[in-house]
Amino acid sequence: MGRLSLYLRQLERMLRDGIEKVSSRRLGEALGISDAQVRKDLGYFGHFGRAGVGYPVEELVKSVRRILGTDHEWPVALVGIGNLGRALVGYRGFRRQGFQIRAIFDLDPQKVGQSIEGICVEPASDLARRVAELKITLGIIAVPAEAAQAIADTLVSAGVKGILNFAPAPISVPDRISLVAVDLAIQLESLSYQVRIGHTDRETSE
Amino acid sequence: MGRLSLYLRQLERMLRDGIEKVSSRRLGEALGISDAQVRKDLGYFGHFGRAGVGYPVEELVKSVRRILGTDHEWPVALVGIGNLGRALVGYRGFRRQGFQIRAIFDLDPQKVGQSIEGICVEPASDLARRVAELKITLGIIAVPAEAAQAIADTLVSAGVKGILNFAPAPISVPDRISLVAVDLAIQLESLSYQVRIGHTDRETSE
DNA sequence: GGATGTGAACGACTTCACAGCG
DNA sequence: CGCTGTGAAGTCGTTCACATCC
Repeated sequence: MGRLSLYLRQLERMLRDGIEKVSSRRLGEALGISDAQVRKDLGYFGHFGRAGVGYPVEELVKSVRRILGTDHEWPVALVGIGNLGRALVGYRGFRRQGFQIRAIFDLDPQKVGQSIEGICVEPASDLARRVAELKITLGIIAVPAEAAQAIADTLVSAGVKGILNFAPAPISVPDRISLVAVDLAIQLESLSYQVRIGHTDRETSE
Repeated sequence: MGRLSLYLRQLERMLRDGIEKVSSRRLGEALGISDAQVRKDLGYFGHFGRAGVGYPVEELVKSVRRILGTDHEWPVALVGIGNLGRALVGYRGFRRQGFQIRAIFDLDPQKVGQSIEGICVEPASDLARRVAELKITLGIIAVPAEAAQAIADTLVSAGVKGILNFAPAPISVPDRISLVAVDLAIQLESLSYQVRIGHTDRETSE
């Protein structure tokens, strides 16, 4: 559930601000979500709150991290070091949530050997071997649309468990592999649609 | 509806491949969507198909573009020219769908004056004036979390109709303004959650 | 009183199934 | 016969409302 990540983000903010307990109402308000929704979402995973008091922020952060799987490190491989790839490597949010980019690959021999944030770019031909070697579990695809499916196949055969696809093309993977696709152009289209319709339902991609 | 953009993407691909007509079944198959769903989605906006034949690809592309609002140009302003901002400027998908980045702004005086893909970076202090001048209707926020709300407020007061927010912080805007938020870290969290659960529902962020 | 957790009511979205057209 | 368009049925997610607990 995408909302859990939003809760976690907000709870971490509250923790930094020294807030010790929070009600479903206040947590929801900060995110534009109803209090009932917040309680249902959290209630699904266990009993974290105390009636009349609310939820203990620090404890809840730990619980939500455990639910989301960000209570431990995830070794990640990035494939494709164009502009978007670079942005992803530099993105602090990944590291903060335990996602460590351990290897970078590119199809272009010109880019191989470059060092990005201290990580050496390796040739895509080594992808399968290296992913297995480094026990990498998640792969991020940031290559052009044409290459996306081939890279996905390689990542799967190398043993990753999940793929985050930024290429603007649908890729298919076996059922046992998790897949999240983010198409940036679609986000803008969705925005232009909303503007045209005037009908503003708030969306978060979670 | 996010799926419309997916249909458009696939239909454009078919058009390039010279396919002239398509059934709801085949369009859906390419995207992992049921045929009934495709018919419902398209049927909501009009009668585009012919029973026994299918949908005319070229005509349908035009219709969907009109529905999504990508049948005309959208002047866009980008605020924040870090790694992500650069990736967005270089992203071909935007231009292809009619989104033209007409101005780039940054808070950092060091970055002002640089030229990115032929566009000169302007100071954020000029944002309000320039957005109105250039009749810009959409704004993309790619600044750090702390600055996001202030930039959003400025964009709104300058008259944009929609905002695409890449900053990892929830921002609030008046009801009449459309808002789409994309938090990259949340996508990875959603992936790690799926991997942990083993439960793979396919997600597309439109 | 203030807040949680949760069944029950509600609504939105999806799939089913089929009449009807080409 | 193939395929669309669409009511009807079904499913999933959200909101309501309240018993319960601090």
